[in-house]
Formats: sequence, structure tokens, C-alpha cells
Amino acid sequence: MASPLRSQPRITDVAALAGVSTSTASKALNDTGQLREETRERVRRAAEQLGFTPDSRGRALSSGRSFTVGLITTDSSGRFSIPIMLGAEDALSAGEMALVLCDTRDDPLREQHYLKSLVSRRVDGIIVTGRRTEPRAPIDVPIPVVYAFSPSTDPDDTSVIVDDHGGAASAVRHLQSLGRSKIAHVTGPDSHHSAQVRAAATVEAAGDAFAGEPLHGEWSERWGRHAVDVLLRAHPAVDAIACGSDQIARGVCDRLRELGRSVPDDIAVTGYDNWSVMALASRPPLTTVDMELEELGRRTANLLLDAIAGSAHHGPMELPTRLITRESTLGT
Amino acid sequence: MASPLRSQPRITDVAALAGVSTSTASKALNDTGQLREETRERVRRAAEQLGFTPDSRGRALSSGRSFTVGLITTDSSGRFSIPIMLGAEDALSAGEMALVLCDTRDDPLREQHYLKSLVSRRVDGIIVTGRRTEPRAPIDVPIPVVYAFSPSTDPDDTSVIVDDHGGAASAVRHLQSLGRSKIAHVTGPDSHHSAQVRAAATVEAAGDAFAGEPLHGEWSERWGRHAVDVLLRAHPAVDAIACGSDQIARGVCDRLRELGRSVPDDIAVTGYDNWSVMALASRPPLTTVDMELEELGRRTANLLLDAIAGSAHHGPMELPTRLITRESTLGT
DNA sequence: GAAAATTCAGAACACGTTTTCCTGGACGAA
DNA sequence: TTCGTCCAGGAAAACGTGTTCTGAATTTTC
Repeated sequence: MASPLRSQPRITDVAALAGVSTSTASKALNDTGQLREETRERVRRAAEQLGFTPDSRGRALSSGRSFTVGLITTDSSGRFSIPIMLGAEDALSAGEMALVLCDTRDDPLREQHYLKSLVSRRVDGIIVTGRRTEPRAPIDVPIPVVYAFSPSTDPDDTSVIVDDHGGAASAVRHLQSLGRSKIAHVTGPDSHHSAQVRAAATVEAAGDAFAGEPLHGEWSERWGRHAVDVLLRAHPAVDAIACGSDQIARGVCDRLRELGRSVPDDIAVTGYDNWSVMALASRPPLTTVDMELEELGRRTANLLLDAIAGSAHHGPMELPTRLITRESTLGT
Repeated sequence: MASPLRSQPRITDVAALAGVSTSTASKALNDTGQLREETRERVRRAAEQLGFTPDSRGRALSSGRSFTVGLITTDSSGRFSIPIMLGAEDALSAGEMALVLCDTRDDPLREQHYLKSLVSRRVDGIIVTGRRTEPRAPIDVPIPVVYAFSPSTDPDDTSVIVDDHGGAASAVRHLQSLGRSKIAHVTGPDSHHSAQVRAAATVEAAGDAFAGEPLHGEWSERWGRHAVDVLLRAHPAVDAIACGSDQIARGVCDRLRELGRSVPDDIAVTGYDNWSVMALASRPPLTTVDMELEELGRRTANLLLDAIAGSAHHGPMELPTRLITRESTLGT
């Protein structure tokens, strides 16, 4: 609005206005070197007057750092990677770092393209994340990398992952603390790592209280509804259903209500993800496991900052989940 | 300054290996200047051998451009801005541009901070987007800006927005083409611009076929369910309900089913947003208006690229919506 | 009062690339 | 032979900043 095409003032302009050399101006603005306070102040005022904002490209070149990190995600829809992204961005922006976004759409070609672009930009570090918890092939760049949510297959790489085992177990312990003793499990495809881990943890934590076998299907409300029919036929006495996702849990609740079974009085239900649009819209609202993905993003970013600073953490790091209790287990 | 990793090769290294000067190397790699093909090839091979990737910081400094654009979003949850973001990123990455993400979380202080940071990075342009369709105050930077979804209050700024009027009207025309003649409207808060526009468009398009008054409430399934009761009490003969969002429409469908009313045989229902997790999970799946936000993001990015190239478009630009027909109006 | 220490600020260079200008040689024409 | 043209490639400057080195002015010390 002010000046349409005039280029930004440079530090030379500030120096000229203040009547000093550019190096003096640089020192004054960065609080380095040996300068009289009076000179510092004069330079500062000149910068203020000109509306000077230092050009970080020059700074990047001179400092050898770009103050930028890349985020590579394979997940276009973003269910899981969005909160991670926002957490990372939050942690990074506190340190004057910018985050450049690269959505590969699961295309290896696009991934290569982005990697090349990030290396070319001399990004200080890279965060790699995906939509599934299965380990993924590491990327090969001469830059610090931290994997989030989907760990690297190389156990020496830095990965920040969710403690899915602990999360599933916490839901079961909660159900048991409420006196439930016939606990079933409805979850996603057997081929999904997260479904496997959560199922195994549920079975293990429930012990004798586990009813039947984990039921695997798709991650959908429809499967949740259908699974209720299957389950009640085989195990009519079930008094709790721990689900592998909030979508499934919502379907389960809907079907139970249609069958006249009360949640949680007859059967308690737990979800997984704390996806608010599912967990809160469900009738009743869902007790569920929050993976704290935004916090995971923050931790990832901080680990990356450590690695950039020279002290890298090696190996996977599991972050705890948080159990959110609502009416689907507690009642009103 | 202990550098554990060997620094990337520079163009001088390539030049030395190829036995030419740096300027020649630059020309060879960029296909500019007058060089023998044999020399070009020699330089290319040297670059290949060293794994040389040009440092875009140097290029940015020299070219005066940063090949980076900033995306400022006020929307942390991301319902609407995520697809816009992905579309923009897609369009930009085709042109070797990177996108840096800034989530202001609706905090003016954070916004100022980010603006300063983007100006400091000498970003080539900025995209501003939000979670609502109400116009927002323009930002004041000496850089091309395009507003997406939430237009600028300055009618001379470049804004890309959704044709909400047309979208709502298209749903009504669809209902009328199916012979529905008593059309109601259930939507979000009266204070929301999008709710107002869609309601006005619905009333106008329906004409004599409009039943009663638009019902305003919150953007939730619960309100959708409640609105059905209100509506059927006042207008029992209603044969279609055009909703202001998919969440509301899903609630409407649920309640109608509970009351034994068939959708769409007794009452047809339309949603708005084509939010797949709502529209597809609804029983029956929803006919709805897709705002084509990813395309909006792409168009925004391209308009920004035009502005950067010097030919700016001024004023708001409305993009058409797309009607997605499903069982909630068509039946099986 | 002279020598040493301290304070302050400027000159020069580095970062990596692109671009403009220039040079030296080959070649053809007068 | 001499002049002009064209070609291939090099030297140097520019982009904007940060840092290191150097030198002068001032103060302190003996």
C-alpha cells in the first residue's frame, strides 16, 4: 500500500542515514561488537525511521544457516499429519525458524523432487511424517532428519512415535477400573500396524477379561455398526467394547442404541484418536485415547533443533498418550 | 563451527573439476551464454560427479527473488484452510516455489510476528486465508498478496472466494428438478456471513417453494437433529431440507430416520461442504455442495504468481461450486 | 610526560550465485 | 596484410549480511 515497487531499504541505507559504516550498523542492530551506546541508539533510530527489516537471505548466506526446516508429509488428507505439522510449526516459529511444506501425495517421484528442492534451499533440517504408523524407508540427505509418527526403518535414525501399546492398555485399564470384565475389541485392518499393536495391547492388558478375538475390519462407522451384530451373536454377555478408532466407536454406539442397549450402562465403549468431530458428535460422547499429536509435533521439532545444534538423539522415542474420559464409559 | 558433515560442493568446485571458471560453469548449468557443447557437457559431468546442487540462497540473493511464498492462515483446526493450502502448495511446487506455513491461531500478535518474518525472508508473495467467509482486514506489506476464502475488506485487493450464492442456489434447483415444492432451510448462526448468504440464496432460488423461514442455529449435528423437530411441527408437509452444512444435514438425516421419515422418499436432504467424513458416513450419503477448495487454492496460487510476474488481478474473484449428488436426494 | 591499555569504528573479506563486460583468438573479406 | 566479426570463455561486480582484522583516538598507568 505504502510504496508499491520500491525495494526494501538495505543495511547500507541505515548506515548512511546514521552516518556510520555498514559493519557498525550491523553490530549496532545485532548487539554485538564494541560500540558506544549512543551510536547503537543512533543506528537503531535510523533503522526504525527507514522501516528497515534485515534481509534474511544475506544473513542465511553469511551464517551458513537458512533458518528453515522442511516438512515432508505423504498424507494429503491430513487426518494425522495436520496436528503434527501445527505443533512443529509452533515450536519452530518460537525460534525464528520457518517451515516449508512439502506434500508428496505418496508419490516417490514427488518426494525426490521435494528432497532436491529442500537440499537446494540448504534447509537446516527435515521432518518426515506420514499417515500410518508403519516404519518407512529413510531418506538420504546430508541434513539432520527426524521422523514423526511413521518411524524410519533404520533404528539409528531419530524417530518420534506414539506409544500405541500404552494407549490401548490405558483404555482397557480404565474399563476394568469401572468393573467391566468382558471386554471386546473392534478395530481396523489386520494389515495395519497400528491395528495390530492396539489389538495385541488390548488383549494383553485385558487378560482373562478379554472376550473372544479382536475383530478386524475397515476404519469406518459402517464396520463399527456391523461389528456389533457379529460380536453380540458370539458373545452376548460383553460389557465393554474397546475400539481401535473413534469412527468405529461411533458406529458401535449408534448400532447399540438402535438395538436398545444402553451405553455405558449395558456396554461401555471406548474410542481411539480423540478426533473431536467423531468423539464429541457421538451419542454418547466418547471416552477415547488422545495421541497428543500436536505435542508430538512440538517434540519432533525440538529434537530436530537439538540435532541441528549438534547433539542428535538416536533411535525411536515413544511419547505417551492421554486418556480422555467422557460419557461413553462414565455415563452422565 | 565444528561441521560434522562435509559442506555441500559449491559451483567453484564444479568449475575447478571441469577446468573452467565459475562463470562458465554457471552458464553451462543454466543453459545460458555462449559455450561449446563439449564444454557444457564437461561441466555437467563434473556437477554430476560431485553431486552438486546449486545453493538457492545464493541464487535468491543474486536474482532478487526468493522463490518462496508465505501462507498465513488464522485457522488452526484447518477444516477449510487445509485443502486450500494443499492446492496452493501443489500449484506452487510446479514452479519450483516453496511455501512457508504460518498459523496465526487468530492471534494478531502472532500475525504481526509472522508478517515481519516473511518480509524479512523477502518472500515473493503472500497468501492469506481464514476459516470464515467474512471479509478480513488487509495486511500491510510491500509484497504481492492474494486473499483466499476470506476476502480483504479492500475491494481493490485480490481475493479468491467461493460463490456461496450460486452453490446454495444449485442445491435448490436440484431439489426442484426432482419435483420438490416445499423446501426448508436449516443452517448455522445468523451472525455468520456464509450462513446469511446461503440462506438468502436458498430463499431466493426456491421462490414460492420455500417453506417458512430459514432456521439458524449452530454448525452441529445436534442442531440438525433439533431443527427437524422444530421444522416438522411448523411445516409438516415439507418435502425437502436444504442444509447449510454437512454436519447439520447429517443430524437432520439421523433425526428423520428416528422419526420414521424416509430420506429421500418422504423428505430429500442436501448438505454443504462435501466434507467426506460427514457426507459419506451419513445415512443415506449426502447430496452436497463442494466448494472445490483445493482448486481455489490452486487458482489463488496462480493469481499470486501472476501478481509476482507483474500483472496483478484486482478485486474479488468468485469461483463456482460443484453439486455432488448422492442418495439423500436421489435414493438408491 | 611517555608508554601501555582500552575503546570505538571502519576496511576488507566471506558466503554462493548470476550477470555484465571484456579479452584473446580464429576466421573471412577487402 | 589488415580490419572487422564472431565465438568461447574469463574477470569482476552485484546481491545483503556478518565477522574478523586493523588502526586511530582516548584513557589509564607508571
